[in-house]
Amino acid sequence: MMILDRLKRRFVAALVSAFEPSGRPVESSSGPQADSWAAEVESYASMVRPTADVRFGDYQSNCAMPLAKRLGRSPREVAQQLVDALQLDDLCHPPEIAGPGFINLRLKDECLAAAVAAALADERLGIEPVAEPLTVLVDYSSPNVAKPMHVGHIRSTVIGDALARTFRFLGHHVITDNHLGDWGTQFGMVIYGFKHFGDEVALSSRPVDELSRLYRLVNRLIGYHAAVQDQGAAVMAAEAAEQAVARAEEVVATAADPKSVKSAGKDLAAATRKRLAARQRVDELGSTIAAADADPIFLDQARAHREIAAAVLAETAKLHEGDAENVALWERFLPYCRDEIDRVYERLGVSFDYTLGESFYHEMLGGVVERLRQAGLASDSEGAVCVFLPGFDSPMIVRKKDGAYLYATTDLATLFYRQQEFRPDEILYVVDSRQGEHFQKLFAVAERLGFTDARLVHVHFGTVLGDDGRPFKTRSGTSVGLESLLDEAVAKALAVVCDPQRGGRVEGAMDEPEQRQVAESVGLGAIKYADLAHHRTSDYRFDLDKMVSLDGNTSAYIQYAYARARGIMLKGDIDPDQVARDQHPPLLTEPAERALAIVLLRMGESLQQVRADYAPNFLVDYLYDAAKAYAVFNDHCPVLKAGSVEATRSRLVLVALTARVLETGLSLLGIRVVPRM
RNA sequence: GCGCCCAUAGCUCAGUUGGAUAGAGCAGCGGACUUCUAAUCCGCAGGUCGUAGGUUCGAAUCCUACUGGGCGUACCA
Repeated sequence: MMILDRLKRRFVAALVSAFEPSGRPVESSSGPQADSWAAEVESYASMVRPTADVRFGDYQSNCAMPLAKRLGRSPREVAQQLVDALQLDDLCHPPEIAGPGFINLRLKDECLAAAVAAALADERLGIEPVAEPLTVLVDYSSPNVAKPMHVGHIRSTVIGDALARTFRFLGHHVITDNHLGDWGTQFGMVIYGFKHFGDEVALSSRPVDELSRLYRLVNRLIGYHAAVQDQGAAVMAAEAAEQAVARAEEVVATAADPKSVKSAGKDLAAATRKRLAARQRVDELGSTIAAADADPIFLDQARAHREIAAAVLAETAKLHEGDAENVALWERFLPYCRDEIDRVYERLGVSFDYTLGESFYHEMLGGVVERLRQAGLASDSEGAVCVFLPGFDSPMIVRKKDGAYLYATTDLATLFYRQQEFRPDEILYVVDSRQGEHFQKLFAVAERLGFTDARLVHVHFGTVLGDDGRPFKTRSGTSVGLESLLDEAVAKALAVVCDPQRGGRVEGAMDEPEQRQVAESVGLGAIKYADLAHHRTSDYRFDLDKMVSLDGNTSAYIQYAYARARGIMLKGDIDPDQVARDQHPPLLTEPAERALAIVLLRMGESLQQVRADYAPNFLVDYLYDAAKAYAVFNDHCPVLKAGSVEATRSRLVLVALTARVLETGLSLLGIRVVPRM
């Protein structure tokens, strides 16, 4: 069992024996009061945590202060009583009480050494599976398949994959489902595009490129017409903003008392910001139109397809109604799209138990609307079928006035299906924060329909930003293709691998296939690691150079630590499995040895944090700590040249466990290791 | 207007149900390669945790107001 859990268990025992009122009648011990005391004990016991500072020992308990308040006694007195009741002799040195009532614990070296040996011998590194496994359905990645994958798909794919792997490792029954956008408006776009601009030959020879060309062309045409239509209003808005600034300036100039000066200044700042936004909008539309004007072929196409936006929606509606031609086209296009994304997933090492896209639920959508009507939730409004919910300004629209369904409808159908098919205890939607309101509505409707068995969680994440702090886009304003990004990262990693400056470091030259393999693992690892290293809810700046720079907190640092550990075992012709089987407790005489040992025993703690917050960055932080501890150990403690057989044997245990911990941890993040780099 | 998220070192970010002197990386400065891999290590410097109140023995963390930013807000997903 993990050390922290063992400590907590001892605290439970001590709390019960030291503080439970003894005179209480037996029959009340199963009543609500006893339950609440039991819950309190759990809560107090859980206040054991790693110390912030090594001077305070290895772990500390902070429960004496709140407990003292609860009992109306002095914290240090309560702490003393708790310490007297604690049975920790086998694990720790005598606890010390410090400050207002902190209880500091220092683990005995023998205990650490035994735990290290046991962890190394254990398939699961001493991390027990959860006592009560849950069925957890993870919905992630979910790209729209008619267009190329772009940088925006990284987060859902990488975070979802890491969560699924981690929860599975913890012993939960995990079901992964890629809810593809394979039935939406983007297919209407491609269908319209193919009917009017399609190239049969290109579709046969390079289907993915052709579909992508059609998507981009139709998208551009729609954007152009929208720009033309919006330009007048945008210019007027910009003029209005201009006047507002002028008025605000006047108010500032004539403001008399300090209070109105301040408020006028605020108004002016706000007006100036609005003016900037309005000008940018005009510029944007202007450059869209200017680009079209400079492109006579495009302009002809645009003139010939003035109603393209409506026509695309009509094609989509026809597809949904079962129009033979459109369905045939969809059936023809879809496999190409699937091949395309499968190639990316294979490269990323991501796989799914199910890939049930939106099209899978199409037949059920009418039933969903009917069910909502019968439940009295849905009503007609402005030609659409809507669910109005208290607390929301806008309704959840489940059927458009043209008869087409929306993703709200599909998401409800998906929820019904999953409930019936998988009986999950938890469903995680690893989706962009911007869809927060959609999920709030979805969950509210689910609750009103009586779907309360599964815990529904929107595992939201922030936006990937460029170095200008705005959503990551190319200079021309389109989103950055995912594959070119991966290629770029791998190329940068390859440059380092092949760097002649460090050619002599690795024993035995790498041949080209090995170099490429290392670069692939390091390059892809860099992108995944950088994403997972940030807390999922924050936006982060995508900086490829930093990710692949290989300095500091990067995947390469962890991978390198692993490779060094492997290198030692390789050099010494050591079989790691044999080291594990020996179950030899290491000597922990050097500070670097002890520090490494204790961090190696803490991976389970980080996994529990990942689980509690659905946040893989806790595991990333942990692995970085572990790799740092190993780097220090590596510098201070020679292994093969330790000077004695005993010392070498002892340190090999730490080296072998380091390699296992880093490899396992990285694998839970979906990052591969290489034996040398 | 309403709703959600955010504000921590020059930059990018962590900070575990409120805990001891707020951490890391990068950038900067100074050291360590006849080495089990220097893709490394050691040291120095850098902070009124947006502002003002409140709750508490204790607040970056919880509450309120304010300031500044991002996103969403009726038929895209």
